[in-house]
Amino acid sequence: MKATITDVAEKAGVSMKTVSRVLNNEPNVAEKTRERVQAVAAELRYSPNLSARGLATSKSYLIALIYDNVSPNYISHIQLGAIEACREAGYHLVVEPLSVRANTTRAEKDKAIRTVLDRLPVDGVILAPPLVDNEAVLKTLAESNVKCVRVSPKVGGKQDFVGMDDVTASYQMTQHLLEQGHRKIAFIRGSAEHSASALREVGFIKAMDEVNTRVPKNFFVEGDFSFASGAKAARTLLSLPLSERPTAVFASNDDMAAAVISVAGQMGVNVPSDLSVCGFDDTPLARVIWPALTTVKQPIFKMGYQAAKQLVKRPGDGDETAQILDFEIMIRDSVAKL
Amino acid sequence: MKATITDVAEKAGVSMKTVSRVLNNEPNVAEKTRERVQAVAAELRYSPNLSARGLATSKSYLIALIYDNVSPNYISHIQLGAIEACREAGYHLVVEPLSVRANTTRAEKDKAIRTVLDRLPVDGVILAPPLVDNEAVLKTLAESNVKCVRVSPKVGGKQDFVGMDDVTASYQMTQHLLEQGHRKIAFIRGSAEHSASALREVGFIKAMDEVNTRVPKNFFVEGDFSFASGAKAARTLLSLPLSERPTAVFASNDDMAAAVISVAGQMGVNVPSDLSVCGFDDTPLARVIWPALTTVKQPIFKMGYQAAKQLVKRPGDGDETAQILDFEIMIRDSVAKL
DNA sequence: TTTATAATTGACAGCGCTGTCATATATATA
DNA sequence: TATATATATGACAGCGCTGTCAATTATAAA
Repeated sequence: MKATITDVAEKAGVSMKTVSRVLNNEPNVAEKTRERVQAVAAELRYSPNLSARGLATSKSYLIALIYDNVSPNYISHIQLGAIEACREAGYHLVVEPLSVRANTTRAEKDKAIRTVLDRLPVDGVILAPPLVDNEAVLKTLAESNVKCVRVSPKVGGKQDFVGMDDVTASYQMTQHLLEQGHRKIAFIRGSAEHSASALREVGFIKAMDEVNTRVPKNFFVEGDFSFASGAKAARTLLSLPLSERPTAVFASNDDMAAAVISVAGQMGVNVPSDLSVCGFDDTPLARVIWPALTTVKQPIFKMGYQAAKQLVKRPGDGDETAQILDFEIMIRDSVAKL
Repeated sequence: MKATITDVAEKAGVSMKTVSRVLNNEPNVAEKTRERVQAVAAELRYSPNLSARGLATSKSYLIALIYDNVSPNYISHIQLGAIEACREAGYHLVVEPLSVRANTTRAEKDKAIRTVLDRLPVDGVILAPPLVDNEAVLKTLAESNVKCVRVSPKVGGKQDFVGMDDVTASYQMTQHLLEQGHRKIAFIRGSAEHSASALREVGFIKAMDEVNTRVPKNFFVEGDFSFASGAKAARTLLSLPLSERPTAVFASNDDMAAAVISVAGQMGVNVPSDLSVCGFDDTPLARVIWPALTTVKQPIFKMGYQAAKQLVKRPGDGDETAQILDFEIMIRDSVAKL
């Protein structure tokens, strides 16, 4: 049978309450008592029952990760990071995708989020993009007043968030292209739903402006972060007469960049000698394709970690409400000197 | 404030217990009463507090997904499937990767699993490969006697599991290669840690035996499911004198298959005209590379769904202990007729 | 109609923990 | 030494729910 706090108390010759104090690192326990209780607890392999504790404290020691429609890779790293922080604080992570299947309706999503909030007294919610900028979700969340940390939101707002500087990252990536001598650079946009899309475009434009290079309108191509949209964009760009074609393509994420490389291959355009390509995210895909993709490495794991950390920390552990984490430009083989 | 069961009881003019009966679909409630209670509950947007319920029933309405080192894509689909089943039954899924970071030690893993089992009175555990064949984990799990469903385990054993027929899938995939006229087929093995690796090899050998084709020893190349290992294997194979080279490569998973295609590209070997390649898993990668990969589609989502379903079902809902789900051979562009 | 039986409902304890507040003990101050 | 103050500990209630069992009401059988 599982040991209870009473078992520990009896065996250690103290009251339940004292055991409770030791377990929760509360002050006002004699050092000797503390040690004895800890020893007994270890011996009995005691660990508190979360339900009971939750009922008493109206907490649950549970953090929810709410997401929707993000790439498995992205979310799994957020998740891993979040779990690490949870573990350190004795919390657990429950995952709550709003769309379980592709055709999830709006109503189902609403219900899903409400259920999470109503049933589990989760102690905090991590909201992943693009949900992070979804007004309806934000509103529901605000009403329920659970603590919430957003990952890569559009605006800082007054809510907590973790993120990275998409503008600067994109700016630096573009600079790299410029340094390699490229001037005819096309940009494949991301999904409008993701706020990062716009930011990445801003960084690109900023860098191009700085070298006084006008980017023709048809060098901005719509995309939605999917491989298919990247392929379509690539076909559009590579169908241009040779003289009007870009020498480099900056895709807003890796999937689209991979698509560009793939389409280029099919059309007999060599990457990187005939066309340089770069992406954004540094998903595993980036190293898996050939040539390996030059891209921006997002601190995804860390974002998850910090987000959860912020939720589980006891009040007074310090409380920055915004955290901008570092990115890194990963230079690999898909960009060549012109 | 959140409504409690008492609120509902008062407003409906019945006792708490009756409300409880309605909520749990227990028998012996008058139809009129049931409807009235349901109406009030809906009106008050009442939903039970999981901690309280958990304390009273010593259940938690939580299912744990325990995994380790699997590809994000694989695990995220298991996860999605499991969540769908959990939702249908009012459960939630907590995810517990044993290795949060790459360098997690054995001791940390042990501790992680023990913590999950001790603290959360999870009502069930879904075990993903390769953990599913890990004796230590299995032992810990057995000691704690939580219900456990394994995904793709080596042996059926007497424990519940869901899986697919790797042997037959691999056999059929090989047959496809044979039908295209290939006889010189190399096989890249998966990680020995995964029981599926051996099964896939068995299927391959079986198909080759049936057409009385001896596979030279050096056509079996070690791999560990990673892209890098696939690339290494590919270089080995493609360094063979032209006459001794395989005309097709069957890689035990998509990552390695992608690596073969990538290396072939670098070495000027055209896929599929000079070399046919096929994989296993049907990860998104399969459609993302060029040429699109011919591979075996695993019913991953469904495995997760069925695994969770088995855990949350009330006793008597029927209880198959083993479920073999269907796979599908996805014929795309990486295999050509010889 | 009366009695036996089934269906429906409720009172109450208690799941394992923590918060509150009272008590006991140690230490510092006068 | 007596008194004030800080430190350490425990008794007890109660978090919101469900299980048990007794009480009530409806229904069937005699």
